[in-house]
Amino acid sequence: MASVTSLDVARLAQVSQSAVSRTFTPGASVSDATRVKVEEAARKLGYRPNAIARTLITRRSRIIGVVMSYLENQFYPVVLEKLSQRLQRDGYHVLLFITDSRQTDAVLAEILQYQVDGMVMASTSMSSALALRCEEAGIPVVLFNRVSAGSENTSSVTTDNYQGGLLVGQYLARTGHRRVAYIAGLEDTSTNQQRERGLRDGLAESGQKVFTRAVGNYDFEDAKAAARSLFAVKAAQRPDAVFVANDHMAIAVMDTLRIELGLRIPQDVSVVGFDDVKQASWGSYQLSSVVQDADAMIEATAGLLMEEMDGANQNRAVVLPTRLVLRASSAPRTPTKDRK
Amino acid sequence: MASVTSLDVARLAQVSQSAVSRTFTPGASVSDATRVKVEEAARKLGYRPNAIARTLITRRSRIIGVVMSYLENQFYPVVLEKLSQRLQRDGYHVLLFITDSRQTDAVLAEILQYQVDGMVMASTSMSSALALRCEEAGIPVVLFNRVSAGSENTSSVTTDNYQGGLLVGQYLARTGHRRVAYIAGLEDTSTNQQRERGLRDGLAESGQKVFTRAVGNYDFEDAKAAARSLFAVKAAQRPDAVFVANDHMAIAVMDTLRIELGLRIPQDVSVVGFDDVKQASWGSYQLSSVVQDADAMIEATAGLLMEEMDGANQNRAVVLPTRLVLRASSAPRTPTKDRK
DNA sequence: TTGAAAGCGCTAACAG
DNA sequence: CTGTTAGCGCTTTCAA
Repeated sequence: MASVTSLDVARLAQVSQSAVSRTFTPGASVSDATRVKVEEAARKLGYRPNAIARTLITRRSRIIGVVMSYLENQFYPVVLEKLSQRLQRDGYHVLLFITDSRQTDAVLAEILQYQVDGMVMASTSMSSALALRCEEAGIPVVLFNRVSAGSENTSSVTTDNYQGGLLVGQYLARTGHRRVAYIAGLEDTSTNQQRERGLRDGLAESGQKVFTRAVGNYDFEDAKAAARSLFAVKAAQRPDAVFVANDHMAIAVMDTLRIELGLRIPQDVSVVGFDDVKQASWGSYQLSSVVQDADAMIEATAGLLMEEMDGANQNRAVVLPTRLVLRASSAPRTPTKDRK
Repeated sequence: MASVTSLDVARLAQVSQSAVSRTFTPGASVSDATRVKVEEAARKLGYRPNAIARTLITRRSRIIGVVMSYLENQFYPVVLEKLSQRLQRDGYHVLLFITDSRQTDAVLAEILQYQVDGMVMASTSMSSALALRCEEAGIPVVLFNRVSAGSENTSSVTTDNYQGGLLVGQYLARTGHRRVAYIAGLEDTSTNQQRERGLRDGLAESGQKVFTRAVGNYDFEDAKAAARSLFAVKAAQRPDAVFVANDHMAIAVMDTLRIELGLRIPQDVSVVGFDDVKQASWGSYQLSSVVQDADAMIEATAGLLMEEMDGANQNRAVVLPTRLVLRASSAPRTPTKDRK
């Protein structure tokens, strides 16, 4: 309980408090003699430097605020895990905020009080205005998997969502699908908008349009409802493929199609998702999906953050390339009556 | 950027610094007049109290350190999300540490430097010695979903793992299974040991023993290998049921049984898991599982933590009751005809 | 290389 | 209710 201070150590080691500070400061100049004395005294007393006091004077907390909105979609836990480890490697720590869109304002105020050195915002539902306010406060912000709607002066790291959608549209058209449906995520997110736009353009290259469309809001249950609304129609009206805005929803869709509606995948309908989460490769789903390279995204995020914390004020938008992974949930339509 | 201080606000509002402090301290006595003046000045300057400086003097950071080992098992992200929200509700924040067992020592040192008010350890692979060191440092610790191996002077919150295993053993025996296998998690964890002991005792009530056993280490791939080793034998040697130490592995096992080994679930083999994660109820799995009530666990954890932070030093072990949820992955054996 | 002294921004007595 | 005064534990000039 005792809360041993650097002064206690100094006294025991018979040196000044500064000497103690220096031995615990990586690049400081201390003679080996004093360093040894200090280290021994510190060990003896069980001394641990107080990071809070250090922060107060150095004005660097080595804390990064991370804001996320929901961890149910497996993509985000993985990101959080990797991000945390990546930042730990550089001596930073993660102050975590889970929030739905309603509380963001209050949350942000709190996060700022902790003098975070930087922030990562992976919350899809967070208003861009907030990112701005952080920048105003002089705190580097990196938007993860989303871009700033209002202005372009916040750094961001995203997968090329447009390209991902495009690849899906091209692929589905090329493989003979003629009634391609889309199940959207949250309508007001950049990810959803770009994925859909990509799909549309990809299909357009073959003169097709999106056949039908429903909204799943990146939510499991909403996605099921969307699947029902799209597929509970007579066979001729039924899509022969569906691109779902993320894997989390795509899995809900697959379950609904197979179990509730008795459809076979891919024979009756091809399903393609986005993210390539672990579960997409699970045996029961084998979901074709657009890959988001979480490692690369994390690396870019950490890199941007470090640069900005070093003073570089370059607000860059990193857009990572992507690719389509094909699995058993999608297959070419039998070419008999289609051009091929 | 400017870092507005309470002194700046005080000057603008023409009051003392203490007045500013008091208006930002919930239960302090300030007249409405000064409060208004201060609030206006604060707003004008964009002032935010510095939580770090406050921590230094109040010696309460309102930060809780949360240590987890891996978020791949969906149970943990959900816990993290709920825990974070629960603590936020009481004005606490989560400093997150993801760690594998090797780095725990270093990690712990860092966490302590941040003067956390308390800690939650949900890392299954963390040595109990570390929890002890925190207690020594006077920091309340609650072990989540694990118990202290060495000593009993650390609080913990667990599901009744023994009871869970017992229920499964009784159920499988009662429903006519005669060759019940077990796939273990990490052998040295309390969760695994108690679940297995429960299973054994539950089967013993009907004069049965565990038929075969393999180790999955709570790992997806290891679980697949375990399933292969247990089931790639001739039919007469094959288990007619398998209890898997958690759902994360159980899903891997189901995929392996069905796809690699061509077995039908539950006709050829019943599968039961533990945790009742979201995915257990997914249509493709319909996994029978022992429920861990995450909400109750979180509530108990937060409760213990708050009590201990208020000075109560009662090291209690909360053990929550559990129940078995039956889904389509398990079914009674029909005594005569269904022996493939 | 070392120590003395001066704060970082805030809160907590203590008078008034 | 309000202001004054002293620090919280640390780092950092600045001399020595």
